[in-house]
Amino acid sequence: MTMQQVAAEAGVSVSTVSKVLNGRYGVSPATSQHVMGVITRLGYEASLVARSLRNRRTNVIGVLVADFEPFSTEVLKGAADAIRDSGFELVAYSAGGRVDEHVGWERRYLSRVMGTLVDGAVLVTPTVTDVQYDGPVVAVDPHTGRSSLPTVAGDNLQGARLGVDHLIGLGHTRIGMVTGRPDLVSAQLRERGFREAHAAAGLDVDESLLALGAFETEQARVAAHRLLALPEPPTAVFAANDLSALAVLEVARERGLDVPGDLSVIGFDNVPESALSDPPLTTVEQPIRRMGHDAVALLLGLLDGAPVADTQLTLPTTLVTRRSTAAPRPA
Amino acid sequence: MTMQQVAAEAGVSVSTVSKVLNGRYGVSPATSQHVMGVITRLGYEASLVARSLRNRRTNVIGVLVADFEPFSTEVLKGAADAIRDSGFELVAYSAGGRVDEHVGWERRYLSRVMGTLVDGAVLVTPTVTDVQYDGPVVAVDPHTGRSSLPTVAGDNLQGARLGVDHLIGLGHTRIGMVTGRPDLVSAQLRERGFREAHAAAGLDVDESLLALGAFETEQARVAAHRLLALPEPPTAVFAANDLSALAVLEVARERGLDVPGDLSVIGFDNVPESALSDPPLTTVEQPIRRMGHDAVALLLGLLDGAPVADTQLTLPTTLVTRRSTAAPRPA
DNA sequence: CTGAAAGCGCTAACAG
DNA sequence: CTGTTAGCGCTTTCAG
Repeated sequence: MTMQQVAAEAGVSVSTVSKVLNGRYGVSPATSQHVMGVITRLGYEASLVARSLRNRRTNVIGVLVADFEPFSTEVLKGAADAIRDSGFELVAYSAGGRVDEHVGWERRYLSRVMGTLVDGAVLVTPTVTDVQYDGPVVAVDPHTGRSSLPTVAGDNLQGARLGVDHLIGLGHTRIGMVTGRPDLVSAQLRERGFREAHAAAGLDVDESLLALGAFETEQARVAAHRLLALPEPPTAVFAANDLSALAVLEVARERGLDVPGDLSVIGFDNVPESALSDPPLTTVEQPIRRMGHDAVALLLGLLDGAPVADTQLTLPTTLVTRRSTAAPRPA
Repeated sequence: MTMQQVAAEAGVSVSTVSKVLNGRYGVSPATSQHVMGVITRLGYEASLVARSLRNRRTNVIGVLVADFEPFSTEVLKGAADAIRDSGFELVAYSAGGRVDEHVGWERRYLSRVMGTLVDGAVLVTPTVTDVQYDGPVVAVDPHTGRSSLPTVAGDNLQGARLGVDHLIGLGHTRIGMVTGRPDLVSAQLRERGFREAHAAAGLDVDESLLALGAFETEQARVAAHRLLALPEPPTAVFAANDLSALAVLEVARERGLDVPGDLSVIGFDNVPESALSDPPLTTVEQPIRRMGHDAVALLLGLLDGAPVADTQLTLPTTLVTRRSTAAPRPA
């Protein structure tokens, strides 16, 4: 169904149809009425693509994600909250998880959709630092290195302190960590928080107790196995995100360990899924939805001509105590 | 960044760049090499929109949703599971919740994106029955009335029976229901299950105990208030989905009611959020993720030339007992 | 092997 | 008030 066909059906030219569709002046009420009728009858709707190619503004905001998983979909919910009644539409774009092909998927996505399909974009956990796109772009949980982009993130350092302090407060002294994606500031700060918490408590960090989980289930499982197979395994594990923590829980169960009896596990993010596990996961909450909301709000501001100031929003984190942590079994 | 600019930079024509980009024959290795270099150096990526307009296939699957909320994002996660390693990309499109403007957003979306932006689409809880689009389209949790589309849905009738039987088994006889969106088969079947469970137990349904929640938080809150303000209020409420159940929980708390002491509440869906409430929600689980997965798998088959048979997938539901239901307080 | 030119569906000048 | 026309960025014949 093209505008051509509508025009033919209505017995007018395409430009007339276009004018009617966009409420432009210069069409007689009669013609307008008639064309409108044909449009409705045929259920015609202008192709987003053709329109995008021609117009500068599309009134569509893009959310670019590596994959649809608990974190990115929470961001999406927040983005939806912010977009409602703004007159904008939302497109979420994912390469289907095939991101390892090249790092820098976000730059590729960006050039594919910016300027045509979308007016602006929010990048969720981008992998590269040099995404200095000229258009309006906001990053959520950004890559390490100073990107020139406005960013929104949780307070990862304080959050990690919260989590590890909780473990230490419970009496744990031998604490493992499944670390996150090394290229993200969030992961780095969480590890730093882990170390600072130890230092503050006068504890040494045993480097063999750190294992790379990379924010990925499989990788985290491998890391957990390594940690738990140690001659002197940790009595508690701080996972850099909930996905990893859930993987640790799984591995612990496979190895016949009781959580929290034999092993305490704490995550980071508080994605909704974290409450579904058995036992429910103690975790550090990060206001993900709000991060998505604020990112879009920021973007909408940018689109509205706000200066691309060096905005770096940091949202507070809190401890959510559920049942995967407890005092260590006395020796 | 356009192909023009790349061509200029490389000192060749746009058609040559296009050929190189798409690996077409008829370019000398030297030229190809050189152009490739320029492309990489400039970080050029072809505009999705321009390419879509010209090509028949885009290798992109669309998921069309009314809004990004817990249900649709679960479907999205499942869709992502199915798309991985298929070579397709995923675009989720939402009008930003402004769906009440017109019913039939899905038909409008469809004509906007089908044939250009996406090769096929998954419709999540469409509002109209006559979405007989000729292209490859699959509906998840479809509208009432026999649509000619392949559909994927949970076993709503059995699920509702499960939920209400649980309440009755606990000893409740005065059970309210916050009903769903009347135009969806899912909502109708859940109500039918509610009635059948009563009949099977020899209980009468008090019609004043049914209130329209429409799968919406606000509407569900109103419904809950009406139900709980009744002279003889129900001792248990079956909500047509978790969103509504969560609203009931909220209202109960506002009215000073203890759940499950004064009121048992059961939901439907088991979205991850349902475990986060206080108390955690007892609910009927529907394999939403799998529904998204299967819908995309179906679509991929269609795209691959499978016949558009009258496929109606129905996935089983199960009861998830958490802490929002208990026996009624003895009178 | 390379480039010029047409056209995908639409909008915006510009003529009539 | 209406229609003709020139592109938006790209792919694809078709000549050179």
